[in-house]
Amino acid sequence: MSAPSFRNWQSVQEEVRRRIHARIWKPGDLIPNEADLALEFGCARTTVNRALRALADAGVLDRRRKAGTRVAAQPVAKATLQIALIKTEIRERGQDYSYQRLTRSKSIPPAAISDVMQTAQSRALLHIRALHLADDKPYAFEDRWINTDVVPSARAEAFDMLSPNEWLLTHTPYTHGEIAFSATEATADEAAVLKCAEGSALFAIDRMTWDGARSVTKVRLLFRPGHQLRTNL
Amino acid sequence: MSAPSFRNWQSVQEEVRRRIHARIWKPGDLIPNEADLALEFGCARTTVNRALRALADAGVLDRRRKAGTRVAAQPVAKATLQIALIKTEIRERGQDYSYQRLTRSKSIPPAAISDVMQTAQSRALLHIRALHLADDKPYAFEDRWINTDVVPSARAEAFDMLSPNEWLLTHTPYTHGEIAFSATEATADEAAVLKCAEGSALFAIDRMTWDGARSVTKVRLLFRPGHQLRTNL
DNA sequence: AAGTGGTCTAGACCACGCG
DNA sequence: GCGTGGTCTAGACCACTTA
Repeated sequence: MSAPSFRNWQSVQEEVRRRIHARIWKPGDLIPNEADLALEFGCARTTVNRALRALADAGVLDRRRKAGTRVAAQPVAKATLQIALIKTEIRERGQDYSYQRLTRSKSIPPAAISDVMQTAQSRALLHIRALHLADDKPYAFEDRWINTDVVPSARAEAFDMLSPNEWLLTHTPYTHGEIAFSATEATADEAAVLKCAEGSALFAIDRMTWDGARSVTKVRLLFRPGHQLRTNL
Repeated sequence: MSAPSFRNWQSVQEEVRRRIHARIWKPGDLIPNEADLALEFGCARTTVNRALRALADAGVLDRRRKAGTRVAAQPVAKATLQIALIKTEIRERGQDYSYQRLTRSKSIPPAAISDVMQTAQSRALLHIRALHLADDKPYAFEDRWINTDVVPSARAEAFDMLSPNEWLLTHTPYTHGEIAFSATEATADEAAVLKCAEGSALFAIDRMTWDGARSVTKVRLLFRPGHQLRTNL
């Protein structure tokens, strides 16, 4: 039972996971280097590297040149959330999706918006408020600002049939963005739109995307009470 | 300007990103295969593969054998959340961290807990309620159940100095887990502990981990009003 | 200074899944 | 069937970091 021989990187990864789980290699421990493991496992170093790199990406290992590879002392739980289109999200739950545009206007945003989007305070942005429904019941309220200097083609869009959520995804490239999750109490307006009690705890997603140094869009999504965002570890 | 020659996978990745951003390759388009790109870029196919694989992982490309590689029609936003220790989280904000155990008992959980943890209804679990503080102000309330059949050594822990959050991370291996984010209204108890108004909107994280088929622990973390979980896209 | 991971290469074989 | 991505190999050089 000396050399079981591991022929692919997944099996090497499994073996390393097994040893960590079995406490053969404990949190904080230095494990053998790639060359030694390759020898032991009977495969090329490249294969070991692939396996260890994947484990490092997953937060299970800490790797540093010269210092070697250690079992992570504090395995950071990395939850990867798939932020899909709301339409897709609802349909995957087996529910009917529908959409209502509430308002559309070109207007000067409040300072809180122009500040974070870093647009001139006097600059008008496209403001859309819309509702996403599941089985004809309010599911999420979308409140969005679009920088038409960056996305001029949005000026021609009514967004009465297609949500900005969806239109922007296929029409607007962005380089980076931020996303934040929080809980907020429903204002009277929001409660009316979502048909819930004023002051209800709502799950909120705030997202802002950039194209280089220019902000493309900022959106706040408010979900009906009880909404959960789930994922696996 | 015909053959700039790309010498590493990052530069290949950048070039592909550039072409997508510049709409040379549009959403849904089929892009050349690896061999052709390797030829064009003047590097080995392995290098192109590495770059394209990374982009597929990031959700920018869709790859299928024989079908080839396409620019993702709906670039799924993948937000990777780093769920660190609360202690670490607070200290990284430059605040003082402190901890208070509120209660510790071995007790029969409500059906809602034994159901999701798949433990026998009559089985007592270790129940800990604790508070995490930032600069001596309530930051998060931890309500945790531990399956002592799976983690017998937890029986000897008082959890009066070290939070279960931290202790479990280094003492208990798990194979997989689930995590859910939601918003909830503070009950009278929760409001008292967090020193906020009853009915406040609280950000909640529910996490459950498993070791194979057996549940290890289930925890609910309730954060003080205004808490945000942020990440980049 | 030296050891470790990071990466590139050229070539090869394989497995999946369209047509 | 066969084209495409997925992966392995052996060897090489490099870059970072720590001792």
